[in-house]
Amino acid sequence: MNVFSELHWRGLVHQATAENLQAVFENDKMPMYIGFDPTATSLHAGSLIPLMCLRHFRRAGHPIIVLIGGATGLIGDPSGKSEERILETIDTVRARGDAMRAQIERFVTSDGAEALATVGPMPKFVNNIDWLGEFKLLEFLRDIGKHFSVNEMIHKDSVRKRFEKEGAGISYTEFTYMLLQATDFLELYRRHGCKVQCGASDQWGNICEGIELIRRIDRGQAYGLTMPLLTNSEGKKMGKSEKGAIWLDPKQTSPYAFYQFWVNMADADAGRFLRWFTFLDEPTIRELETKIGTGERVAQKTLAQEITTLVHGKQEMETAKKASEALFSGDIASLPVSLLKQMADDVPSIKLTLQELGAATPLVDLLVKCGACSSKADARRNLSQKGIRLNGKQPAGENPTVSAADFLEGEVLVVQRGKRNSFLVILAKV
RNA sequence: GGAGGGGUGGCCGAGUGGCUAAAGGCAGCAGACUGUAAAUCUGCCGACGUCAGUCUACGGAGGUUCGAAUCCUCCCCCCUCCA
Repeated sequence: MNVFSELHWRGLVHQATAENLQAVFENDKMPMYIGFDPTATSLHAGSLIPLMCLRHFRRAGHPIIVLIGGATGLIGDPSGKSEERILETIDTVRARGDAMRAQIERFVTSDGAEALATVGPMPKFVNNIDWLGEFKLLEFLRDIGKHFSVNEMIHKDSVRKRFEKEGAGISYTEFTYMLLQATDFLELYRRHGCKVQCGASDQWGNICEGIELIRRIDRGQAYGLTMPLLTNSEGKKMGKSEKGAIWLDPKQTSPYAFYQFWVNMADADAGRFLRWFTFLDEPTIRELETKIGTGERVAQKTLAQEITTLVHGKQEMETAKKASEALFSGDIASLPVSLLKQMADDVPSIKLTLQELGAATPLVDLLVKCGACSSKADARRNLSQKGIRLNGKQPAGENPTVSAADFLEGEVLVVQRGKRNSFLVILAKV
């Protein structure tokens, strides 16, 4: 099976520039590229779609090129953005670019759930600041700009939306973005024989411009493919800009939180995400889908395990899995304290000394301190609504207090707000 | 340049002198039911506070009034129509 059919059955193909891409890929393991603009220090859940795409191409034997948008990140892509963006400094963009590169490199070269090391050539990393940064304005206008019709450009979705939205508009800077991305494609075509560009669905316009440019200047044939946006079954964007973005950086979203995100996936989304974010084959996924709704959450748990392994590695996944099983076991008091202590890196936690705890710390204070509640008033609210549990049990009394005796083996207290928010308080032995 | 409409809590959106910390919806948080799901139901939902109360809030700055999101003045921003 070639990469197109693979992506296709997984539902990862949104649009393609040619009907016969399948046949094209069958005969030519042409290099492909995906660009990432450094808009943040970390990628997020939505970025997993292009990342998976890279791996699929690699598995299929295509050389893959990852482009870091060190230059384009300085300009800002209007695609999918309803408003003009604020320019970032060069230093910021460079730092983000470096961080992203490291993250992507890890993702596309690590073994994850399936061995990759032996498959396909190692990915190439390029940064478009290397060529876009060299361009002289007049040269750019004469060599590149001349091939673009403003008449056509203003009809592109990304631009038109800005025109149509009242109070928005678009600057000359962002208007130029698509030319830059098209130049990237041309450059990679020339340097590396790169003939395919993939991207999220909002990249369709930019990708097409690149293909056009290659055709016009070099009389070459290139292809493009876009992937769906990460949305849930209600059509809402997921993983970013929503509350609690899911980052791939373990410092921003712990492997435990990451794992939990997938375990909590709605039934309606589970099957689709198994196709998107795992390398499991079709029969296996179909089998898992039959179990959706039976109560065991097998599909979601498999999804969580696969994708966490891919992003954070096997070991982190195992820890997250164990922590999940422990915290949702319902019988926290009987868990080994050593296990709970191990979870401190993954689950939000604080350390207290005996002095700091005192003989009887008001629970409300502790709830604020460990991060479970945002203020004392919030803590009382949660308490009165029976939302708080200590080591699995609801605290009793009007104004509960906490002392060393409440800690498991005098060391660990598991504080939970609702079913899904757990916090650890660890009592330091002195 | 002329005429009109508008800027309200995370978002949408009522409210035109006290009963308004401000209807309603969405989002969010918790509880029940379940499967750590969805749907549904219940409670909470400006901040801080042992629920008393205090503070901050209806574009900005002043003013009228015992009292203003609501009235007046000036300013800023947005929209529509005309030129």
